[in-house]
Amino acid sequence: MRRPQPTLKDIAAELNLSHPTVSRALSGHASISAETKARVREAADRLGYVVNSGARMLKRGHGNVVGLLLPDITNEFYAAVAKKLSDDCSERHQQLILSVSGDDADRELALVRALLEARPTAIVVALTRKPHPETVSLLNTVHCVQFMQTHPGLAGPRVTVRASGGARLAIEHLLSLGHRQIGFVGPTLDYAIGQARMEGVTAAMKDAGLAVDPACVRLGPSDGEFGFDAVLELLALKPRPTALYLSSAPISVAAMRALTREGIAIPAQLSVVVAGVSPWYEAWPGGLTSITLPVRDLAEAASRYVAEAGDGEASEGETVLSFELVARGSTAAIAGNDK
Amino acid sequence: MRRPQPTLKDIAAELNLSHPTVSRALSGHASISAETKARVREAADRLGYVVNSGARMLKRGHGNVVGLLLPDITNEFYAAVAKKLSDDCSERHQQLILSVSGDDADRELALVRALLEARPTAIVVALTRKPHPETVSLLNTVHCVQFMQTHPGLAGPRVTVRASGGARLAIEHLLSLGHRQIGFVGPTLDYAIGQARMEGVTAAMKDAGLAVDPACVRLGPSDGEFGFDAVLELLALKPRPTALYLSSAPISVAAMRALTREGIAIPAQLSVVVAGVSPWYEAWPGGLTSITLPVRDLAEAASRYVAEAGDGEASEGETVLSFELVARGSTAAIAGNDK
DNA sequence: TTGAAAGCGCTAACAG
DNA sequence: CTGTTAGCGCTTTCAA
Repeated sequence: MRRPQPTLKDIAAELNLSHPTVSRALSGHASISAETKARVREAADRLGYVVNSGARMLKRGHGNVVGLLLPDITNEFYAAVAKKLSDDCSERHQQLILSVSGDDADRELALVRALLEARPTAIVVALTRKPHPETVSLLNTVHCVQFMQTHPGLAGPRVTVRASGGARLAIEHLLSLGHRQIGFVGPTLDYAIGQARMEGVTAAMKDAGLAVDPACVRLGPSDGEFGFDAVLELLALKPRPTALYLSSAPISVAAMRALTREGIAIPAQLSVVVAGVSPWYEAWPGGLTSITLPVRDLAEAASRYVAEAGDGEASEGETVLSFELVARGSTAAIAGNDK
Repeated sequence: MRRPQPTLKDIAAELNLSHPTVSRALSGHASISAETKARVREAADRLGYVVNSGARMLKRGHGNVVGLLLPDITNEFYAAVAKKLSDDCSERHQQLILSVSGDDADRELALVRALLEARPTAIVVALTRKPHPETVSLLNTVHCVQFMQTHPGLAGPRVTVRASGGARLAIEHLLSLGHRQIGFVGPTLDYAIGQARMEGVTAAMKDAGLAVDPACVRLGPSDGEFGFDAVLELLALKPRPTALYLSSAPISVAAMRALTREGIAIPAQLSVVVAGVSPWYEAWPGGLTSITLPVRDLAEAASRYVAEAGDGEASEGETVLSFELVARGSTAAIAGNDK
């Protein structure tokens, strides 16, 4: 136990064959007698033989591997993507290497470099805000599927969402319920997605003949701490917003925590639109109205591009999907103010 | 772009050096002039050189890779583990290969086999209920860290929880609040962890001089559909349970969805203890009392064993951690029945 | 149907 | 300080 794995030569020696013959037998080559194949298979199973992917890769020139680089595997959205990709990879007998950047550009560069060592057939990457130029040029040497975030200098297929669309849906929904003082907590403008979202908010307000009150807007890192504080700040505003649009998943959880702590009744005192795909949105008392990404479709699109890359087709497609609004119980017409 | 990656020889040719010299320069070998090192480094960066991990592995005899085999990356608990492991791996300049078994033994075998192709320094695996014997014998050929689930035939370090402990904590908590009719929804006895948990429930009841009412127990797969139906069944019972202990995360979400749909007031009509580590437990109105795993500690223990395996220390340790009860607002003394 | 030989990219041992 | 040589395990010619 724990001794070096057997090699083709070990099997060959066992059976008085040459190792190429063993190799061919195991890969089902036509010109090997059925009897030899059976003997080889038996010996391989008995000895616990498993091919050495490194050696195979050296011959083939590329690894049988897909890289996945995400900012946060703890985020349910990314977890769902990882699941789909992992499933599809194992169907194609490929390996999935998972790297988590934590939204740090330095780390991202190191991870991309490491990923490239495995000579992946493709890399699916959700870039950080401001990737290093070297990260981009390294990624340009492989089939790279850009996920959510895109970079102008990066070639290859892209899977994105109409980023402003979600914001527009949320704001229009709240406006239609009579809300005017709408708080918005979202990611910074450093992200392309943050910019687009802010634009969506502004545009939706403008279409209704309204301007965005800067005091009602809180932009920052897409994490819990920021979201919690931002919501408390918005609650302290006078007049207090009658509705909140929370535009990322971590911010949404943190915000609900803040609202619970402050004892705010939802939707009686405050309407709330959250973001993301958590099963908790449906479980929440009354349900939480949410702007959700079509996770399944996004993951499928990415996976499809990965498969194409494996086939050698250097696809350059772009898949753009749309957010959806799922109206649940956390949004209601503004109280005592029928419009 | 997208042409084959440069090799050591390419760099060597570029600089009129031999490729071993280039190799030594890049790995910071002592006996290489500072000037040569600089020239090599420059050329390597310029050409976008990245070592070929397959070739390196062939020399070293093992891959610089850690395998992680989980039943479900979508589960926040496992996601947290994956995150920790991914972080630690990248610090050690190792790769993390993620495989998701979906709790299917056939798939698990295929994935283990595939994982072994990369000659990992260690594999962290949360086994399925009934792994194939071949899976176990394959895993015995590498450093294997058993996570949560253990198998008697598998050597190597183990990281587990006192499985009955969580159940005991939950039941004792509910008993102390005066509840007697306690519903229990948990994983089947096929899992070692399911058995231990059932034992914990029984033992805690027995200590209080009570017997478990079989009608109040629902065991099944640890997924949403089952949890949802099980809770509805328990609610239909007469007399209806006054408290519920939900012993897995997916079951917990589904149960809360069912309770929300039925309009049950918590904790007024029903006390509830959920399981897992979701940030939503704190965000939930009033908070959800939960039995949580010490995720961080579990992940750290696993990661430590992985590091030891990398150092060649064939550790055989066992880390057993305990569940914790976090009392929040979803459990209360039984209504109109002060004891 | 099988064997012999070569080479993928890298590192380590040994010369110079 | 640097070059030469060899070999890791595998697949793929080519030859028998």
